Amino acid sequence: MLKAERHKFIMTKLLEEQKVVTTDLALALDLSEDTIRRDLNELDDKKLLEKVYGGAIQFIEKSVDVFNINISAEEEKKKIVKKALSLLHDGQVIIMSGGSTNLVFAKLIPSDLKATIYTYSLPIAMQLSQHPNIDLIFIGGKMQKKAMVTIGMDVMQVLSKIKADICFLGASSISIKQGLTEIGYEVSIVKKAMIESSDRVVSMFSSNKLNTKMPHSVCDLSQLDTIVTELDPEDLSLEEYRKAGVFVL
Amino acid sequence: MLKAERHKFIMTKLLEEQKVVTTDLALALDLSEDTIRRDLNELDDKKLLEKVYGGAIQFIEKSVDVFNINISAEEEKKKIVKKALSLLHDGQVIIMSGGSTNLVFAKLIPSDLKATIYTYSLPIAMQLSQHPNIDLIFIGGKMQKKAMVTIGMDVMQVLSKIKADICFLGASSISIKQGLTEIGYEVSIVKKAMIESSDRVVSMFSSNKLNTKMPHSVCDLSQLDTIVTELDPEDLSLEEYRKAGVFVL
DNA sequence: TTTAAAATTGCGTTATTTTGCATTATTTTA
DNA sequence: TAAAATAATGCAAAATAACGCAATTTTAAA
Repeated sequence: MLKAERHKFIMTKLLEEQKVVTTDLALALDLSEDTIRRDLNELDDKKLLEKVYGGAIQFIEKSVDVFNINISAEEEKKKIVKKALSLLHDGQVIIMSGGSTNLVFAKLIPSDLKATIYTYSLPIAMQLSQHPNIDLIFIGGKMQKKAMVTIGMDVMQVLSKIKADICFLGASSISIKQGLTEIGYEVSIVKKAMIESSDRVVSMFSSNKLNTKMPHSVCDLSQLDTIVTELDPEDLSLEEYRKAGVFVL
Repeated sequence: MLKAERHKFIMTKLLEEQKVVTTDLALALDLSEDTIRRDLNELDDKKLLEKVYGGAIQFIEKSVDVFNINISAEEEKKKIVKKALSLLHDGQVIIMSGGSTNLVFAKLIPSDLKATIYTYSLPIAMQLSQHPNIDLIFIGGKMQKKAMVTIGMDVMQVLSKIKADICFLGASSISIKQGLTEIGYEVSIVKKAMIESSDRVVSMFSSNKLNTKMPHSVCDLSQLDTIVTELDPEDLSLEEYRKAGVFVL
């Protein structure tokens, strides 16, 4: 058995059982404990696991690297955004706002899609800069550093001049009465402009955003063409939205 | 048996069994282990498999984490940029171009500095978005995805309208005769504009950039106010630059 | 077709990696 | 605090790999 195989075996077992025990592995693989320890040390060095007394446990990342954007519930978000991939077509002009759901979406855009994407979000732009066939345009302006998006006059001006086929709009909060709402005034203004510049507006978010509201209005439901959540479109909690004329994907 | 056939055989076996062992292959194909090793090395070079001690395993594409920017020789670069920190003062308006040396610089900007920074580089902006007291303005435009910077008319227009106290300009190549030069035409144009918009121009780079040149001119030495390398300012290889009137830090 | 250059292959030699064991240190447990 | 379990270290044997070289085959050019 090759060492590389062993490492794979160890990692698989670790994933299945959340931990591995040195003596068990030695027995299972018919090797000395020394060898297992050396393996665990190597994997630890590579930050693939964390060696502890008696074995190893799963690695938990704890770096505070700016560039290391932590997406909570990434798997659920993947489920959501995959539904929206069908809305993408070659030749489209697309506007993307920020937010972690949109970031997951950006990751999953097929590498053969040829389109033009405007964005004002640094992480989204970073992600899309890896895409081989996207024409990427960053909407410059003053940075709202916390959200890592641009805001202000310059942004508005660029948006006023473009016409996109579709806009993927991140959502902080959505409710039947208030529609889309935002916590920050400036971002709400910019999102308004994004909607104005797009033929079609799609918003993707987890169902826990449903029926919540924030201080600043972005638009009401009638201005949204499509919403996407992890729920089945027929789900009861979405019924009111469907009745309001929003297409639920 | 042709080499190409052998390679196909190896790849097929690898696909079937998830691994191949050098000695087994040598036996099966009736060839020396040396030849098999050479085959495996070639296939490894082509990224068709991953050679390991004793054989080879399937190639797993390491998910290129966009957000994980690898800075080569980071320690050396830290040494360089620390010298330039003394050029920073509260209230300055600063332009920063891209490049890994500038990125290291951005990381080390003291957290109590109050200044306004314009940049056209995504990684630099990501880094500076963590800074509590910097007013950050991103210069938008079409993305040059490889360098993760914006280029084109929009960038030029923004630059034409601002006046900065100091510009930190990354350098691809520098020589006595040609001055600063760039590999890409568009970036060279933008850098020209950055220089125009700044009272003072500082360039930081490793000494291995000295006396090299690229196709597109940015400026000649007379337009640079200060250069910073890891070398002692009195170093002989910098003498010509000092004579040309550049301040060497 | 002939000839020179380039690529391929195996062998001997040397270098590197892997592994288990003995020994010594460290951590855990009772 | 002592005993037991686990780890680290140095070492040597075995396996594997790399290197230089020469013989052979293939390819390309004349």
